Amino acid sequence: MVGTPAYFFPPFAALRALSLQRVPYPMPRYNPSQIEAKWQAYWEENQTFKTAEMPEGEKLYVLDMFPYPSGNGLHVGHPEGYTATDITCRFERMRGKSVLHPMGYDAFGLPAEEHAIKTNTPPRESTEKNIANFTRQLKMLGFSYDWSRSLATTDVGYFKWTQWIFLVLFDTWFDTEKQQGRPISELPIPAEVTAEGEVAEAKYRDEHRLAYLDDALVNWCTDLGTVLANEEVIDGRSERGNYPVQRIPLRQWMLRITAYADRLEHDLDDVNWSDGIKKLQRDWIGRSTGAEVDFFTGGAEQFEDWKQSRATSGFPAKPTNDTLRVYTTRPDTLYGATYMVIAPEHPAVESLTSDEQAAAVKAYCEKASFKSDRERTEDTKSKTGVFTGAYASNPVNGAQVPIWVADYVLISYGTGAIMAVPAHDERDFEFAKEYEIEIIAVVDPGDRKGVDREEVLAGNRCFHGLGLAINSGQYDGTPTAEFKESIRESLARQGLGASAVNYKLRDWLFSRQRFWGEPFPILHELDEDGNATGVIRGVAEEDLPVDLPYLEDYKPHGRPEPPLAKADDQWLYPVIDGKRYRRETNTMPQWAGSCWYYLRYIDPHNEDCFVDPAREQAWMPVDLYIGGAEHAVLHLLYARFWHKVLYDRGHVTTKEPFQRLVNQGMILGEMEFTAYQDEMQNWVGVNQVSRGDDGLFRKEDGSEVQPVKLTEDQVAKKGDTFVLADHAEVRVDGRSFKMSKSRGNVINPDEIVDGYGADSLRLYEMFMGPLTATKPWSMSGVNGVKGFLDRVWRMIVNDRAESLELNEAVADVEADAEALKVLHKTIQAVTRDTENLDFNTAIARMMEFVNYFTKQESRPKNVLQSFVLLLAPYAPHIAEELWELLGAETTLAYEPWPECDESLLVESTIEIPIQIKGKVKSRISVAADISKDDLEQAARDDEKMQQLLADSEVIKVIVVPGRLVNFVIR
RNA sequence: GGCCGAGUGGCGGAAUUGGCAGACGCUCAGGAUUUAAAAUCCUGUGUCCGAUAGGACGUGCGGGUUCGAGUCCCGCCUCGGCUACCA
Repeated sequence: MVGTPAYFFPPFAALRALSLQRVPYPMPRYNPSQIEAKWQAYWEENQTFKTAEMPEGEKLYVLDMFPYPSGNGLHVGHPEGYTATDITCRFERMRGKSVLHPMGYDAFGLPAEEHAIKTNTPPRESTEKNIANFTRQLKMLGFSYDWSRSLATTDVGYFKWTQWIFLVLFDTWFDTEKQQGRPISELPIPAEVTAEGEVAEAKYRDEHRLAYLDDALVNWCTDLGTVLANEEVIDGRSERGNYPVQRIPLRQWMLRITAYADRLEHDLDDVNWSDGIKKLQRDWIGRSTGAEVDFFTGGAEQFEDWKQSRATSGFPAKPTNDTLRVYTTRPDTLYGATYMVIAPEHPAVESLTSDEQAAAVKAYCEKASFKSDRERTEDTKSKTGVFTGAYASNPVNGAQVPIWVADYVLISYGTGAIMAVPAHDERDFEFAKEYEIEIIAVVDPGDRKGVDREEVLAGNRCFHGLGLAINSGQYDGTPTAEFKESIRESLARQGLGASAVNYKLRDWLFSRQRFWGEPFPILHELDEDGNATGVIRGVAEEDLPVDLPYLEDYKPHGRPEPPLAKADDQWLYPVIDGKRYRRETNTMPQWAGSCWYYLRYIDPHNEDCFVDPAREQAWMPVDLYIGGAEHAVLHLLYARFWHKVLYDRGHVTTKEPFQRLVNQGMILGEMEFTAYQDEMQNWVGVNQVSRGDDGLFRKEDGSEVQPVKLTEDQVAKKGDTFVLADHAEVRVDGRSFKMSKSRGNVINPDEIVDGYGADSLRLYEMFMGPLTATKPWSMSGVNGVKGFLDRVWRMIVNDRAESLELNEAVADVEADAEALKVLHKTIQAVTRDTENLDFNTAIARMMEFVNYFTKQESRPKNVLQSFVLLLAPYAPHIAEELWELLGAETTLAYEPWPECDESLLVESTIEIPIQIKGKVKSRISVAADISKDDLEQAARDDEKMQQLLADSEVIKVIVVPGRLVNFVIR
């Protein structure tokens, strides 16, 4: 494959074209398919990118977000981030760093399971097929991964350690005082629990583990007979079949991520991520401070007694039966609470509801159970609710406030109950308006812009800002902030309330009723009758992994129980020390495997340990992590959480896993122009058309119109809009859309590589624009960079020769000063831009280099060699080929990166613009190191300036040496 | 509704700290080469006025700061992404 003959066998089509020419022999033109295959084989044979176990010298860990190996293969979005990291890695290897750059697959997940159900084949089969295809595609792009470290989350040898980490979570409790996860054996157990015996102690421990069982709501679809993942539920109906989905409580594994909420938020300060992503994470964690307050529900006449008893007993840790506990961030508005709301799932619903209201409340709650949290919030316009018939006493003044059930209050946040202050909360205001509940203003906004004070005070408008207290008894006139403090103290003193912190972040629902995921390494103890005793234990480390059982049938069985429950008895009922157990049959969510894969890459084949401690210490943290913004919140938060637990338990040495994070932008489809036509084929402008809920396009009068795709030459630009070229009054919609199968604008990397080569694809994706920007695809842009590589080739290769040989202009000569200046300017710019991930401008600089040297009759060989090294990270295949042609015998992957000699860049004379009132009027050439005064004088002496300044009075002169001269005239 | 990001030629985009707007590429036009085409090479390509020289305008819109604003400040508009009653 290697050697000259390759160039005599261009592809068949090219050969046929050539035969039509009178040229008697094929010429050595740039042929990506041949040189790319050649160098990929070379790298593989020579293990060019195999990374040493331990770094030698400075280390660099560069990580890509690993893909889910779908059946569709790679999308052009994947190579964007992967090329960026590859350039960085190749660049830094040449700068002498020890680079770790691995790749793997996030291979558990729904599509494989769906495929399995449909075809009744094991999901492992299709997964392995897809992985093979992804690997082929990634290799075809020439990425410098150390493939010997590749892994898939579905590898038994990998998920053994995912299970092991789960057991670490299971074995850990969170010490709030120390803000640290500690071994469960160190959990202090209260004396009263100990007194109840061992079972009570075990239960107490289980309640404090970071991995614990709890009843949580799942999406149960009766018609499909299965539990669905959130992403399979759309608008409260199943994605498949469009059946209703109900939320039912089911015993679920939860991970106590909320315990780490503060640290997850705080430690964001220490990482180099964009402010946008940090903010997304902070908002997701959603820390808020306020107070929990108890409202007495035992009747107005008992209220004073209750208050008395609270004054002595203090605020109980758990609310008693005769109280309703709420969480509020605005305890200062307590006097304005005119009703209360509890969530439909609140445990007190039944006990609070009066007989008259029972039927209405029951019906309401049932209806609510069919809606997801998301769906409940969808029809934001009107709020619904139903009165329970009960009242509570406002702790500050004993006022009787009605208690309602409404689904705008969520059971999963705070206490699942609120005090409603319609005057100062938009949602409560809306609800109060709907049900004609009293609105009492208790915050005086004062006179401020955009607030109608009178309306607020009259209860006709809601105001949620800060102000001075009114209608609040002794507190009248107190500023909001101060009021908050003092009432919190007062409530605490009286045992009526306590300061509280809440998070939007919920504990992580970690189990799925699915087959294609990691089994939990958990056993449930059974009694003699085969019933669960409630005692659970982890599988012993030496018994890991718990592999997935073989299942004959993957179809749902109609009970809300996971598919693994259909496994045979041998798998399902292990016996240990004579005791019979039932295995946990839930599986872990897809997120699990991606929570720690970056650690396994460091030591992927270790069978004794999830990662060797010395290697972990040497390689961590990840220095650069690049991936899509769709993982900005969940994946990164989950992975950080696991990492912190591992840190607390001494298994890793860094607090944060990912030091620097960069999100690549989305690649959109090619620009599309659309206009519309009515049934008479008359053109209708885009500004007259709207898209209905049914997806059809209509004119304002309701008549339907058809979208018509236009070609570029049918369209003209008029002002800042597009119009039809021959009907300038018809406006055309010109935009790029997300790539999607249904739109038919998906670009397949295989086809680009076939037509232009991997180097062109890599280069184009980097040349499109800034890495982080959203940018539209353009086929002619791909062709453009291919043209650049063609010019690079011809700059060095004589493509008119009979065989592969250097261009006659390439000579073993000393470069002149100008050639050196061009080279070193290029080195400087490409180095700086590559460091900053400004790949698009680095490529532009290389194009300038080629434009210059293509015109030169004499091209010094050593200058071209340096250039080829600069090109190598971007277009490694052509670079290797040219490097070889220029005389090298081995890969350039570890050649030292060219150094910029700044002394060669010094200009002796520079051109300085001369402005009058900020507008450039002339230019002069001066010595680069000219003094300020001399520069001004030179500007005044300029012939053109003399004319222009002749009749005017110069009132000021701005002179910036090396930059410009600006005359301010009257 | 909230948050984040972005608006620069026909298109993608460039422009260290406020200092020559439009680098580089695409597209298009003209030319060279060719029997012809493709490929290649050369020239031009923001808008308007002008035969040319040259001039005026110009970074979404309206204001402001400055000798000087694509860049900074205030107020809007449009587009994209994320998010969705968190008390």
